[in-house]
Amino acid sequence: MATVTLEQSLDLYAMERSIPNIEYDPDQFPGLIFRLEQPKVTALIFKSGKMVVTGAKSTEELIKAVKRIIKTLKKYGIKIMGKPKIQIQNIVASANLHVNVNLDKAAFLLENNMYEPEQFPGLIFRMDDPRVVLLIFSSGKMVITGAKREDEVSKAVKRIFDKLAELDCVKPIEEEEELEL
Amino acid sequence: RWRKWQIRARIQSSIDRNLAQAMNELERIGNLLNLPKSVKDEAALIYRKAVEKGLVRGRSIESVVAAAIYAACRRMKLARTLDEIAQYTKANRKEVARCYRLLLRELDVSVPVSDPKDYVTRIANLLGLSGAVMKTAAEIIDKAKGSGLTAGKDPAGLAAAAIYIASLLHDERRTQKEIAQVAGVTEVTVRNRYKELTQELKISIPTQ
DNA sequence: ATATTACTTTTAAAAGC
DNA sequence: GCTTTAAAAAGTAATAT
Repeated sequence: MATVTLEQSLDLYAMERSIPNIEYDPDQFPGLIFRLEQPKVTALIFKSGKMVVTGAKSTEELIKAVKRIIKTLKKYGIKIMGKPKIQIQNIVASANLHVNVNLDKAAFLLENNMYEPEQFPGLIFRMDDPRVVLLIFSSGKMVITGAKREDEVSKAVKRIFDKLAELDCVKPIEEEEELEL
Repeated sequence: RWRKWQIRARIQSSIDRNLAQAMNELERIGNLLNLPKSVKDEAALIYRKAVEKGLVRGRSIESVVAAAIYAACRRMKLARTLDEIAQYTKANRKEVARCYRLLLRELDVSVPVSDPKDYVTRIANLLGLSGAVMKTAAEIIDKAKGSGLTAGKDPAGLAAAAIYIASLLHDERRTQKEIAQVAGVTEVTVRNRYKELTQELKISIPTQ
């Protein structure tokens, strides 16, 4: 997820009238919703000229999407000056440790965690360095969120794997199906 | 310093007023849930800590009381779902859950991961099942834990399925519907857990 | 009775209520 | 705090067939 800053104000009403497939209901939300099909992302565009772009799978995809969004705006007669400033605010990733995790044991031994199976099946671990939040599942699969750089994600995965192994919370998976690509 | 004393006294009185109201709520909800005095006392202790840390500001006393009750039940190993507690408040489960997470993060109250066996006891009692059924269900839960079948699963659903299996083995059959209802889960969940437990633990149910 | 679809959790930002 | 957007994980719930 990233924010994009265009150093200018935008007339959302004019955009709503001229651009097709746009959602804009200021009573419901101050941003205009723009969905791009290729790359598939969604942008929330505000009258300040700032936008929020979600759904991009990589930095390259994000940059391409922002260029296309601006190209589309221009195509419909919206004047855009200067180049957009793109800032990645949050990276959400998933990973697979390929081991089973003993969540009961991990919940007891890890420090900043919350494991409430009646509420959610994953153990929520707040890591200090890098500062990310991990949702760890017994299957060994996980979600990493809160990172601003890609290297924080890989560092977090390595750290949690080492920590879980060190605490003896991992067990090899018996039934290995595994892909044959 | 008069000023300092005055401010302190004012804060204390506001805490006192908040506590007085909270204790009434705690008594009301606690009685509706038939909670033993020990659990209500524990909840009161947790709530007092919360007020003293100023965690109730901007939140309804009722939902924080409900969250404290839930935390107390967990600590005392009394099986109660968040929904059962939230139903007696104007707040919904989501709001009470939010307060509960706040208590866990901000207070030094450690809450153990809930044990499906605590739900086994409660479900068996509510359905009037024998101690033998209860014992077998608890054994099934232990085996399930050993086989890693419980991680991430709702303890109430696991307990419901274990009770269902045990009731069949002891010829004290209860329907999945009856069990699901008192456990606070759906029949589909009982059925899914039942299938997994019987298959993975190789439990054969005498066909009748 | 099973198959979809939808919601639970986490994260971040935008402008305004 | 709320509103809106997206995405993944695995479990459960609600609704459809």
